[in-house]
Amino acid sequence: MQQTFDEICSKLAEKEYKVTPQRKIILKAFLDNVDSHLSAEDVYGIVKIQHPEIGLATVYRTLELLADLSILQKMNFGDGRSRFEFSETEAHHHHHHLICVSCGKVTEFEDDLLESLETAIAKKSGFKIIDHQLKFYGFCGKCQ
Amino acid sequence: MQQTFDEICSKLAEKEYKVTPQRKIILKAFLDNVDSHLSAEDVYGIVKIQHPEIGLATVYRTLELLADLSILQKMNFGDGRSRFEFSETEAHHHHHHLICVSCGKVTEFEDDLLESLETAIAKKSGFKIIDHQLKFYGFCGKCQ
DNA sequence: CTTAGTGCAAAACCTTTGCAACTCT
DNA sequence: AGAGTTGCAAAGGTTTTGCACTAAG
Repeated sequence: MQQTFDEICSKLAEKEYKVTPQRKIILKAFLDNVDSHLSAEDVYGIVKIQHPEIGLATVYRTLELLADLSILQKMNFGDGRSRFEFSETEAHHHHHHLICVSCGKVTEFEDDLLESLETAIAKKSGFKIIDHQLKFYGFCGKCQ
Repeated sequence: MQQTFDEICSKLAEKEYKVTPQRKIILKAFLDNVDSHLSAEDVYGIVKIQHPEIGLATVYRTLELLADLSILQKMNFGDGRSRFEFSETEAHHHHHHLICVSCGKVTEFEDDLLESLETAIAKKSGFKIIDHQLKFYGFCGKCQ
């Protein structure tokens, strides 16, 4: 994943954003937890262990920046805070979320299978669709 | 829509919830705005005009109650507050949301077309799916 | 150097809660 | 009458902001 890290740093530099240690640290926290859906507080908790001087506001500002750049995607799973994951729009590597209404666990489903629906909707609605987000609610294996 | 109003009132009464004037007023506000996606504050603004004595907390509590009873569905469109619309789970009358990333407008797309995908995912994942929610992000006609 | 970025604390929001008063059933 | 409901105000939790200081380019 080192490759991706450098790529993202370059992306920041290209757009005249400064590549600060704090931004690197926060980005690294995400790369170390690719399959989690971290909230700002989660990230803060992770980075504080090794870098206790980082402020929560910096975490919020960095996450917002990375989301603006479409590097991260802000999500909402109904627990009252925003959660972030790597945006996979460009990579066309979409996945869906399965949210257990009993225990709250969020798992991912790795197929997309929505391309034809997307073009159909785009044609009918006049929207130029650039992304989608599909959540399923139900009971996970444990909770059934 | 009068019919639906009475139906919902009966549903409340059946479950031993009291059919108070406040609950009726809030429900009516929703029936008068079926195609909006009202936030608690939106509802509060609407009902306060004719019933200034209603408290915001009552609005929140009523919306939560109606969502618990699956009469309303709590949604999130990324603007920092919850929004509600009539739940159409039981009627199998699903629709998707098209969210314009430029102007924020939310429109609805009335076909579901997701049944086969849902059963496929249920089979593969072991989840017992009871509902889904699909959002498309893009540019609306005006903003393109 | 210069301007963007940081840390801290305070403020701003949205939402929930405690409690006394009230009112459906 | 009695349990559930309300309104108000206060508290809670998340996110944003102001500001002096710091550091990346």
